[in-house]
Amino acid sequence: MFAYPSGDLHIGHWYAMTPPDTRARFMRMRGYNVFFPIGHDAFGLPAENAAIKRSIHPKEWTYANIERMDKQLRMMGNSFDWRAELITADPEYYRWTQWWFLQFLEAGLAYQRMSPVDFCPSCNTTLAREQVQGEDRHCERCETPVIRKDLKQWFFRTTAYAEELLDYSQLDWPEHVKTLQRKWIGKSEGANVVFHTEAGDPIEVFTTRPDTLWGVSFMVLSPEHPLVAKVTTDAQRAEVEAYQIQAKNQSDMQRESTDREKTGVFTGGYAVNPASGEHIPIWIADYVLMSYGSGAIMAVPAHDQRDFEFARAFELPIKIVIQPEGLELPAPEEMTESVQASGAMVNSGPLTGTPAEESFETALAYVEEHGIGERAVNYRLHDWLVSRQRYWGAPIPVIYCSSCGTVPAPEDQLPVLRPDDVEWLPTGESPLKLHPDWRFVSCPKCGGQAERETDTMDTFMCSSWYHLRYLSPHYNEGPFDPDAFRYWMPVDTYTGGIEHATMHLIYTRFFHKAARDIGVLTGDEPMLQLRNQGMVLGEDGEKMSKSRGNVIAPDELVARYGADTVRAYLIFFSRWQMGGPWSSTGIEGNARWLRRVWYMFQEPAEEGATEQTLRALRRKAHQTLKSITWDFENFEFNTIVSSLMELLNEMARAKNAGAWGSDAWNEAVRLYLLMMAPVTPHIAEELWQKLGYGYSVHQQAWPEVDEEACVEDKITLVVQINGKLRDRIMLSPGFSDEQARATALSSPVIQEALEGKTIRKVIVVPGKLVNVVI
RNA sequence: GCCGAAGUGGCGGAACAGGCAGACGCGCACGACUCAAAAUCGUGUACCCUCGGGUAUGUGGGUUCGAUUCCCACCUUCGGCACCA
Repeated sequence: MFAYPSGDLHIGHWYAMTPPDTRARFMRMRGYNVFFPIGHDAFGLPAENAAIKRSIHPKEWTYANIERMDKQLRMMGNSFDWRAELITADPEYYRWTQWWFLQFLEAGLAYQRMSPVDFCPSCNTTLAREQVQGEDRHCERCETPVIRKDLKQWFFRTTAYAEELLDYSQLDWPEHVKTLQRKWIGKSEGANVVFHTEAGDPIEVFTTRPDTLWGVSFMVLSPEHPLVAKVTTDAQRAEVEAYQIQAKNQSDMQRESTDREKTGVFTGGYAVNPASGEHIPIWIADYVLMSYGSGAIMAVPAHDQRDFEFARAFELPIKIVIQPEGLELPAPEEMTESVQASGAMVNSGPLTGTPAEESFETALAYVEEHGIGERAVNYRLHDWLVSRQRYWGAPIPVIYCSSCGTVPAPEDQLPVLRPDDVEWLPTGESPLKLHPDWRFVSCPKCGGQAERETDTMDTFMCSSWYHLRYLSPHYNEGPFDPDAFRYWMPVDTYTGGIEHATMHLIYTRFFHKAARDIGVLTGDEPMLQLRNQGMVLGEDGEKMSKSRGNVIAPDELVARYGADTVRAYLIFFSRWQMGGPWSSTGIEGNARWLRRVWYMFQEPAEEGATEQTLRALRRKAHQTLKSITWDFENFEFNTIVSSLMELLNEMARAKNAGAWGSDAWNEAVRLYLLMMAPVTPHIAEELWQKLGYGYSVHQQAWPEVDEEACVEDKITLVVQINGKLRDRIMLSPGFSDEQARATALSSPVIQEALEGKTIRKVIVVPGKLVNVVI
C-alpha cells in the first residue's frame, strides 16, 4: 500500500486498503506469511501547489501530512507492517532512486533530447497537464494562454521494451488492464517507405497499408517536421509559419480528435511517389503528430478516413486502389467516406490484380525489392520523459562540465541532496537553479568548474520501485537486500485503482525489466496478480470533491461507529471492483449487524432444539464457510458480509428454536468469529476472548469446510415448459436424470399444461432442472 | 475524439461454467414491546392482472430448449489519454 500524503486520509484510501487487508488477514489464517507494507509517495506537484498557496515549505507540508495520515491509517485496523514504512522524499530513499537513474544512464537507457513543455508566460513556470485548462489551454492560476517551450530533457528508453511489455503470459491481470496497455503500447506492423522531395530530400513515412502505395495523392508533414522550412515555397511561407505557431499550442489530444474540421496548409513543395513516380503536393496538418512514427504520412484518401476528410476539405485528388469483392464503388468525386474493406489491388501498376489476402505481403516485398523502404514495426508508446522543472522531487544526479560534458554524479556521493533553503515559488527557472551553492560544483572527473542538473525526477520514478525498497527500507548496501528479494519477490498480489493501468503499471514493468537486464535483479515481472478497486462516490452518486460538498470523512465515521463498522460497510456496499455511491443510512445496517452479533452470541436462551434444527444450523454454517472462502480468494468482498448476515439470520432462527448451548451452536459461533476476524478484527477478538477462546482469534487457522454437513436434505427440481417456470418439486438428493424426467412429467401441474400438446423434446440439467419443449 | 468499464425493484447490490431474476442490506408499511418515543424484535414490500396467469435485468436485433449471463448495433453514465498520483 502506498499513499500520497495529500492531507487527510480520504474514504478512498480506506477503500483501496481495507478490503485488501481483509484478504491479507485471510491469507495469514490460511498459513501464508503475508507482507502487507505501507508507505508514502511523498514527492510531487501537490506539495508545491499547497506550498505556494499557503506559504509553507513543501517539506514541512508533506511531513506534517504524513504524521497526521499515519495516525489516521492506524485507525483503520489494518495489519500493516509499520516496521517497513518508507517515505520517498527521505534522502535514505531517494538516494536509491538516483542510483537507479545512474544505472539506467550507464546502461544506455537514459538519454537527453529537446522536448516541449507547457509553459505559462505570466507565472513564468512549467505547467503540468492538469494545470492547463480549457479548449484554449490556459493556466489554471492566472488564465494566461499556455505556450509550448522546447527544453533539453532526460528520457528513458521505454520503447526498447515495447515488444516485451506486450507479453502478459506470466501475469494474472484483469483482461481490460491488459487491453488498455496493449492499446497504449499501440503496436502496428507495416513499412517505412522513403519518398523524396523534388529537391531530393528523403521523407520517411510509416504506413500500415503498403498495399495502398499507388493511391497516395499527397503527403502530410507534422507542422514541427524538420523539412517543413525547406520544402515551403516563398509564396506559402507566411501561411505555413502562421499555421505552425497555431498548431504548436494545441495539445496532442486536441490535434488527434477525429470530429474536428481538418485544417492544414499547402507548403508549395512536391514529393515523388517512389512507386508510381507521380508528383504529389506536400501539406502540413496538425493531425499528423511528430511524436508518432516519423512525423510524416503518405495520404491515401480513398482508404483512410482522416486522409479522406482532409482531401475533401482541400479538394485534393482521391484515387481508388483497393476493390473489395462484390462491392460497387462510387466514383471518387461521389464518395462520402473512405473504403476500409479489404480487397484486390487495382490501379497499382505492376501489382494490379493482387488479391486481398496477399496484398500486404506482396506490396511489402515490392517495396523492399525496389529499395524504397523496408518492413517496420511502429509503437504508439513514447520514451518516458523523466525531467521535471520542479523543486519537490529527487534531483537528477548528473553534472555538466564544460570540458568533460555530461558526468554522472559518483555513486559514493549519493544522495545528491535536495537543498531545503531555496526559492520554491515559481520564477521561470527550476528552483534549484537559483541556489548558487548547490548548483555550482567541481567536476568529479577533471575537478574543473561544473554545474548540476537542476531538474528533478518524475515521481513515477519513485513509485516504480518502492515495492523493492519495502523489503529492506534501511538497507545501506544497495536499493534492496538481495536475500529479502529472493524470499519475497515478485509481488504476489498488487491492488490499486484502474487509473494506474497505463502509466504506473507500464513504468514499473519497464523498470523491472530494465533492472533485470542491467543485472540488478531477476525475474521478468514485478507483480504477478493484479486486481483493481473501484471508486467510492458521494451520496449524490458524483465523484467526491470539496467543491461539491459531498466528501465523506472517515474520521467522523470511526468516531461514530468504530472502525469495524466502517470496514464492514466498505466491503459490503458494492462490488469492490466496481465501487459506487456512499450511503449514510446504509452504514446503519452494518452497525446493526455487529450489534446483533454482539448480543446474540452472548445472551443465553432456552435450550432443547430438534435434531433437524441443529442439522440445518450446521449446514448453513459450513455452506457459509465454503462460499466465504471462495469469495476471499476471488476478491468478492461484498458477498462475504452478506453471507455472514444470512448465517446470522439462520442462527437467530436456530436460537429461537432452542439451539443455544448445543454443539452445533457453539461450532457455528466459533466459525462465525473466525470468518469475521479478517473483516471486523476488533469485535471478533473481543468476542473470541469473552467466549473463552483465549488469545488470539487472529492466530487461528482458517477452518476446514465439512462437505458432508453442507449437503442439502432436499433439492428443488425446477420444471419448465419452453423455458418458463411451471413447477417446483422437492426431491431427495442423488436422483438420476431419468427419475427427474419422470417426476417432472408426472407432476399434476405439468400434466395439465401438457394436455393435448405434443412433447418435442425434454432437456434435463442433472440434479437441477427439467425443461419440456412443446 | 480515441481507449476502457458499467447500466438489474424506491435505493446499494446478488445470481461463482447459459438453467428458479431480485440473495443480503437500506428505505418504506404494518404489528409487538413502551405512558410515549428511540432502540430492539416480528411480518410484508418489482410491475400489471380477469387471481389463472402475464410483463420485467438501458434500447433494438440475433444465437439457444432456455439469455442478467454469449454475439451485433445503438443510447446513457463513469474512468484514462503520457508533467496529478
